[in-house]
Amino acid sequence: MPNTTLTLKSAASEKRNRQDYFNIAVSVDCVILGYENKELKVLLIESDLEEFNGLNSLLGDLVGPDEDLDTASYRVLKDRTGLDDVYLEQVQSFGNINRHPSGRVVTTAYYSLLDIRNHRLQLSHNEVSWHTVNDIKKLAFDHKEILDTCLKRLREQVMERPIIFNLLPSKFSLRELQEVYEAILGVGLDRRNFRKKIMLKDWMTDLKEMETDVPHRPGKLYKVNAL
Amino acid sequence: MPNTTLTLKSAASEKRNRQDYFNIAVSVDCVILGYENKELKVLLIESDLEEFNGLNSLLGDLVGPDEDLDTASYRVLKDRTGLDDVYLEQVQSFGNINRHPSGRVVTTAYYSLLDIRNHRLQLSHNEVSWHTVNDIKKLAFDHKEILDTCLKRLREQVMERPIIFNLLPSKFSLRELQEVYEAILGVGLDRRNFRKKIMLKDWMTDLKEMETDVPHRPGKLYKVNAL
DNA sequence: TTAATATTGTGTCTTGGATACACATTTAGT
DNA sequence: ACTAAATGTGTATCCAAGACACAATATTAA
Repeated sequence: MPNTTLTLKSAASEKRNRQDYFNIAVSVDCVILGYENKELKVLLIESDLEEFNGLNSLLGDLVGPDEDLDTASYRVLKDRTGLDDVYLEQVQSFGNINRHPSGRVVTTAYYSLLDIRNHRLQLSHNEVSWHTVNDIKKLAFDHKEILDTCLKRLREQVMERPIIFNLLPSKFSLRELQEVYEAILGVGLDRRNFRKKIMLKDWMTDLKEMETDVPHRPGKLYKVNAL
Repeated sequence: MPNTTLTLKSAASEKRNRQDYFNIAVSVDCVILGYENKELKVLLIESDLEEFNGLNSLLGDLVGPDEDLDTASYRVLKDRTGLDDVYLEQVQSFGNINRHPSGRVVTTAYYSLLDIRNHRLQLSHNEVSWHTVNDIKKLAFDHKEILDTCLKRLREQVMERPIIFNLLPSKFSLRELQEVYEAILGVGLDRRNFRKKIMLKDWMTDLKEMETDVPHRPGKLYKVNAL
């Protein structure tokens, strides 16, 4: 890093020296979401801090000096899931003074959407596991607040932009798609109205294939357009 | 700060020592917006870095070790405008490696809305001044990108939540309100439809007073509900 | 005082999206 | 062949959005 002084001026900066300002660590935390068994799930790891004995936390890491924030969260995702082509979006930063018991850490939260079924294997070698979002009462640090904030953002965006398809396999039926929406939004949806509305958005293409291995009349399969 | 080691585990963190991680500074930048003369304006200061000779930048400062992010942006606002009861909202963080020429600085952007007419005086003692948002082509650092991101967020939120009233005096006419919407959204609005839509939201109360000093038929004055 | 100017305040029609709602069809399983 | 389970489809109603015109009110200037 260059030796140039930082030249922002304020009452606060005049009173403090350079070391004070570089005494804050920067991290990213990823709310990695998947869908399985009609439930929205999030990838968590058991916290290894005594302060949070037994509690789970989101997956995150400190940001290295040569990493962008986005690069750091992609790295976390890659390390934890083996995936590098996953949807990832910055949500908000959390910087309360006492949010980390080991020191001052400002974190930037991302949410990520992936298809659990494609990636179950890569997780088996560590302590990371999927948890049903609705069952989560408490997490380490301020991670419950981060989770809730990310879920709120996801709910706001899920009808606006074609992001939900990241949670599904490349071929899916309208029933599966509707179930994912219902899991995220926490409401039941009318099937006919749902189909009308979703078709209007021009997000999907009819694959002219049918479901197999369902114990009932099979539905048509679709794929997302130009994800 | 306690001496406890940070215990996040990853390929990256194992290779680096503690000092590396605390070699990133954290700042906030405020997009302070006002409305005057049918134009949206933003408060800027001339950059004092040689690299950005002549360019303006947003108002920001490094975050102190004992400050929350929100606290730091309130401080910036208070220092620059003298105000401490201003609407302020976090938008997004920007952390590209080379965004600050003097070192690694991750910044969190906020936007703020205030009534220019109430607060013009406090600015006169420093190099800070108002600039028409639409005229801004280039700013120091990545501040143009930050400005654009904040404006986008503002446009998304302005019909959803009653925040626009922060830009107006406590008594205002529907014409003034519509003009602010038009300035923010960059479009003309039909007067009758606008009134119907805004009245439906139940954000305002009729003060039973009339405009004065207008060279035409005066309109009714309103105030915002429970801001 | 009168006329010109500028802006307020108001209602209807049309269109499109959101919602409520029911039945015949198709496949697998027995 | 019968049952179970889910697919695929259309209409009527409600509500919000958008297009659109005219009379009333205050100021200003002649």
